[in-house]
Amino acid sequence: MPLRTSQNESDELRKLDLFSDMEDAHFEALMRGAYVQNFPPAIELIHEGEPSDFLHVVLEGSVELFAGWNGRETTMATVRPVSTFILAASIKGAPYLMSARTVEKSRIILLPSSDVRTIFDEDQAFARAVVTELAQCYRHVVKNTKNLKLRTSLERLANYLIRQSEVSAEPTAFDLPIEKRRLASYLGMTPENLSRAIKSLHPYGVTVTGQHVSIPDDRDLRRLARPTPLIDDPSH
Amino acid sequence: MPLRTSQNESDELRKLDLFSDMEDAHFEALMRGAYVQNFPPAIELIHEGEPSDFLHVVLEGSVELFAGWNGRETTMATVRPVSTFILAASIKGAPYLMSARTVEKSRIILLPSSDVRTIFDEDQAFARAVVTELAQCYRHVVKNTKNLKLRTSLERLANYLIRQSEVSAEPTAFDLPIEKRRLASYLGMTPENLSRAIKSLHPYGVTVTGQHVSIPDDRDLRRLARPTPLIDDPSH
DNA sequence: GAGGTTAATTGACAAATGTCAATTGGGCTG
DNA sequence: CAGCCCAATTGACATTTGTCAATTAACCTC
Repeated sequence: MPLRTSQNESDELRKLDLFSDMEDAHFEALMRGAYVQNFPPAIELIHEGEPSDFLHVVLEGSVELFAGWNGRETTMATVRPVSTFILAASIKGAPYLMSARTVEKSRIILLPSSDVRTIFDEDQAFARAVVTELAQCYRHVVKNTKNLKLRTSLERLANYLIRQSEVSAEPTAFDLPIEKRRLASYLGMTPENLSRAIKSLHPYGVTVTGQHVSIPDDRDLRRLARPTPLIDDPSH
Repeated sequence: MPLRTSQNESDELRKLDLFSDMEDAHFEALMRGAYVQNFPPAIELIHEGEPSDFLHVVLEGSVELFAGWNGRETTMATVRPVSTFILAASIKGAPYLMSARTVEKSRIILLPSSDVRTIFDEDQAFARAVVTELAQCYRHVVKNTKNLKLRTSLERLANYLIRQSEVSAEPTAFDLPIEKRRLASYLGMTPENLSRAIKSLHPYGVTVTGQHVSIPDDRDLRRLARPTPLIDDPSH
């Protein structure tokens, strides 16, 4: 049963770049139409092709965005708290291009797309935030395309590991944030191929045991991966 | 030597969705800072990584957006008149993620990014148009990613041809709008592979001679390509 | 902690795609 | 229109990636 948002939850939302600068009255108007829902793992929240009725925000847990065609399926992204997803479809009022499912137990806020569009017209700060967010999303997908078209699967894996090591507290030892089969799909390869790619990174000083990754010295790995902000830096 | 925009050129611009609904005063303000320039073929207009000083609009000719990494290069898109490119970088004030070069002799309008950002804050209709355009761009790139990850190169070619036949005046006979080597790169394959892919579409009723494509009956091709609006329809 | 379920790995093989070199073809220029 | 340049094609081969089947490992539940 869907519930109204609590004070605590709307505070979480308010901290997001997307909502932080808008007027109180407008934010409260958005909250009045919002619902919070808890979902078990592996629940399909939205299905590609359906009309986009809600802007979603992940409060807890994690959500996988994926897409299918002709019996095949691929992971497009993993969304972690606290962030929104499918903003573009909500704003345009166009059908979802991606499906979404919970990976683990998750708490999601649903904001009616029509409310989002209304407030967009009334609140300049919100409009600016939406544009910034959309531009960010666009640039992220462009980087992703470059990654896919310019690099081999081994190079994509190498860069993924370097990126993860950079954002982790301990760069020389960290855990993979997602399952290997999902990582494989995200990187555009099969699980079997990922297993072999991991093995072939051993000469470059990478050891993976289960979820745990160890990179005592990343210099060889970096020579292979050749990371560039124009593909690998999300804030660039 | 760059020139101010003529009345004729600014009229062309005004027809674009991005500019059609904004106030006259704001549009004229944009035009005052605008430059028109004519370029010969194969001129690099912008280079990835550079700061984004101008929003570009192609008036005549065509422009290739491409990206490189580690000595490799790939075509990301071809921009034809009349449309803008690199809006996201302009709005964010972030570095270009893609390079751009003229394919043929082209006439380009340059709008200072700072002006675009200023007017964005002052004109609600323009702000809304920017968001719609960005959402459109985002969705286009997402479709492109799905195309790349879910389909083989043969399937991508088959869908490309179906798409071209749909937008051409005569669906059973039309010309390729770009060179084959550029098409190959756009579709994420080598020119050699494209040649072979074209050959292997012969049993599906496709004949390509030079730039000319002939598809007397597209039913077999469609059974192979399985086009879907969620990947192949740009307006969806 | 036993049993069952699913993920991950491995080996053998197949298919897709890329590379290199040589040749053909088309279009431009003097 | 001859000559030149570059795109396109073709063949032979290498590499990358995927598929299938079997096995191992990890994880959960009772």
